[in-house]
Amino acid sequence: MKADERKKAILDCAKKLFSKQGYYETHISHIIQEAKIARGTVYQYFDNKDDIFITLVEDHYSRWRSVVSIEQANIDPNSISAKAYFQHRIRQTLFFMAEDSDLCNIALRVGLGLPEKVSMLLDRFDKKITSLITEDLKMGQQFNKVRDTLNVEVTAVMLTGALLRTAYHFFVKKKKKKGYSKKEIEKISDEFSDIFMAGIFTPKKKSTK
Amino acid sequence: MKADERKKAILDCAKKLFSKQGYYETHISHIIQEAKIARGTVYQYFDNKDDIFITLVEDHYSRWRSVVSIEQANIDPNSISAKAYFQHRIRQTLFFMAEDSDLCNIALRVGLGLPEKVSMLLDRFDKKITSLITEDLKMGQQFNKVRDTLNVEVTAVMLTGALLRTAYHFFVKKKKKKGYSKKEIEKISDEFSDIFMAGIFTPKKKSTK
Amino acid sequence: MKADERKKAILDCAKKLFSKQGYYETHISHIIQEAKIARGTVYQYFDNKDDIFITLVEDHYSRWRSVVSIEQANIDPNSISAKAYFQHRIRQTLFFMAEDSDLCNIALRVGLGLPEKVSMLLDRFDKKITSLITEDLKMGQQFNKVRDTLNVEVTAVMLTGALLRTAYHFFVKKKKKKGYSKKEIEKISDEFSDIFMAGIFTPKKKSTK
Amino acid sequence: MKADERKKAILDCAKKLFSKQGYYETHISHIIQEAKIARGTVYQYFDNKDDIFITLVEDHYSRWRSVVSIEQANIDPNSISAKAYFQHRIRQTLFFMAEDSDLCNIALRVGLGLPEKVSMLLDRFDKKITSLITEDLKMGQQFNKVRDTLNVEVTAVMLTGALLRTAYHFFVKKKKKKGYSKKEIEKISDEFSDIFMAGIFTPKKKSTK
DNA sequence: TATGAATGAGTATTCATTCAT
DNA sequence: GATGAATGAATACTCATTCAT
Repeated sequence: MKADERKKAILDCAKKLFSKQGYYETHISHIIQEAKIARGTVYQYFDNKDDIFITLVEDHYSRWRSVVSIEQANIDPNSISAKAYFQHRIRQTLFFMAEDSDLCNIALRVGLGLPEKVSMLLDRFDKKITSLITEDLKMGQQFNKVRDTLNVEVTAVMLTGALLRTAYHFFVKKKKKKGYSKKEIEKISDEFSDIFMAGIFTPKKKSTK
Repeated sequence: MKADERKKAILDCAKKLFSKQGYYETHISHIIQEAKIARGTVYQYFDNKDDIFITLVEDHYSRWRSVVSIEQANIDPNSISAKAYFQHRIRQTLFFMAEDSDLCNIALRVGLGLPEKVSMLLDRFDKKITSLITEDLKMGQQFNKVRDTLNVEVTAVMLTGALLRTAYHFFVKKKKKKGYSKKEIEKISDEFSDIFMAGIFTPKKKSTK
Repeated sequence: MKADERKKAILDCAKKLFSKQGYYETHISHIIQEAKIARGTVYQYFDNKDDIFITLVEDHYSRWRSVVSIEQANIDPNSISAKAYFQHRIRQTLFFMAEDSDLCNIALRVGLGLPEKVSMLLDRFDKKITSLITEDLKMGQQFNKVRDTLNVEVTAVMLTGALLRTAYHFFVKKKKKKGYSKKEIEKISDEFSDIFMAGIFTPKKKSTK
Repeated sequence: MKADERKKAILDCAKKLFSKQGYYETHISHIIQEAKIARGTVYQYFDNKDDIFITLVEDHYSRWRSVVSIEQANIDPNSISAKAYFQHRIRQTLFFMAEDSDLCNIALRVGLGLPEKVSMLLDRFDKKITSLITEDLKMGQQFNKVRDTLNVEVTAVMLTGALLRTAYHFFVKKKKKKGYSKKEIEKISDEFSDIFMAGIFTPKKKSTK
């Protein structure tokens, strides 16, 4: 199927470019250069630039859906422990994303085509958060306040992601006209802290007290 | 100071627009319309569009730095428990972000000016992750496998953020030429799971008191 | 003859489309869709788009020539009255045009593929002229200044056509560098009026018989 | 008013070009070259190419409306003979069109931007009609069947215009599904002939017989 | 200093034509 | 002959930036 191959070739090149340069900084001329085809050929397979991008993401989305589906994995949710189930989900998702880092990058919308200068500036912010957390964790380990077995790198990255998204969720998406009160923010903060501090699962009975 | 006021007015309008429409979909004409000034005036205070954006983010960054700085808070790291210290950090960060949701949005780069259609499509992906996690957590609570006291909303949001960023960190930023092996991904997954499952801190020695 | 049939099929489809949408808004893709043939096939029978259009018009022209030719009609110009001769010409021409309205439309170049919006705007102009004339003629009939037997519709249409073409002939085709003087235009106007007046208006009573 | 002057300059250049080359063959680049302005300047004054064209025609239309309006000429329709009234209308219209031959050309849609080759071909058709009529008229004059005082040129042009538009009116605009019957076309033809004959031909010398 | 008209490089998209199969 | 995928020149329109007033 020559036609399908062509379409796939265009998608592959576009994916790579969208991931590297973002939506806006990726021009049709880049795609045709990368795919070594003529300008008009792109429009034989796609309606426009959006169509390429959308096809890419829709495809990614539908593949992801089938991957995370527990049924697909032939797992009986009753015969599996909560922790094992949680682990399964996390693994499946990470396996999926590891497989196609370009689409992962696109789906994460991290610096989607900002001008280089601007993009780097924004990165600094994230990096700084992560590095502050890293320092804190290491210090915590030195003083035996953070468990030695903890993988500092993973934790710092996770905390950064969790923190930023929590902020985004409440302060951007669920933004209140009058803003959040000190109380409310403290409540969110404490719940955030609790989860990391105590973990998610019901503590084994043993001796709670 | 008339000049400073002008500059601030431009920044304020730009911030609002950049947050709402993103970098690319925010045009100089939008900014001058919002700020009720002439086209040329913008260039009296800023070199170009990038300069406005950068000023905005740099300012945000430096304010954030001073906020999270432990020194500023007059806290002695020795006289404070690890948990309290962690809580303090989280609170400070969330307080800071709650204060300026526009800049929070910009700094998070969530949908930075993608065309509406495209932006919505990408949102679907995140929402689906969060909603799947939410369902799982609720089910876990029903079966008494997830602790009742857990705030499901916050947890789902945090997990989504943590998961996406972990994927991004390893599979995009620290991307390996040959990709990650099954073993490596499992290791990352397990560390991720561990943190949420067990929490971050050294378990109290059975009988704390 | 398979080949001739194909060629005719292409011409027929093209004619219909050129008439409906005009030259520019009729694309090769429309023609092949209508004719249910492949893109390349068109170029087996015609050099290019122009060639199709030209073939169409040339054919129309040569058919028209034979129709209006008095010889063809076996009419002896000496044995026929001037009026009958005139009538014959008019009839022949109208019969010919009635037979192929698509080509009639193309040959008249009325809105040859202008964008819909633009085309409608231009139509308004013609329509207004015709409707003004119609009103005048009806009023004239009420006041018994225009003969009752006059077909107002035909007259209005004819006058519009005659007027516009006269203007075009003198002011566009035979345009003078310095323009036409008031005198000259009045002369043209009067000759125009003369021709119609004697035919349109109620003959002075005097001796009708 | 500098801005108005610019707008007018663009309109003037566009008018000239639209008239000469038609809508489709007139490109923005031609207009800016003619007006000696930058590409973007056009879009400061007009939304797009259509807008220029439409502005031109609308303006023409409204000016024409005021010119043909009898009220504007301070003419009392009651105190004027039907013939004088008719003459006035014709004169006003021709004066108006003589004044702006470019707009006249555009409004008449004669070859609106067809490729040169195609345009000339279509012209041949019109010209042939006019020349056939001219010949007939001259022959008629020789045989004393057409009055000597008749201006052959004006008459031929008028007849061509009247004929083409009559054909267009009935066979294109008022096209019937089943086509016009022989009878119907003869009726239209006869009405057409009637109008012209009474005005064109030498009146019978009272007693013909 | 403020203005806003003018600028023109840059971009997506179209569509007649070609040519290998 | 027939096909239809590939081509790429051509075109309208955008928008950050400049500069004369």
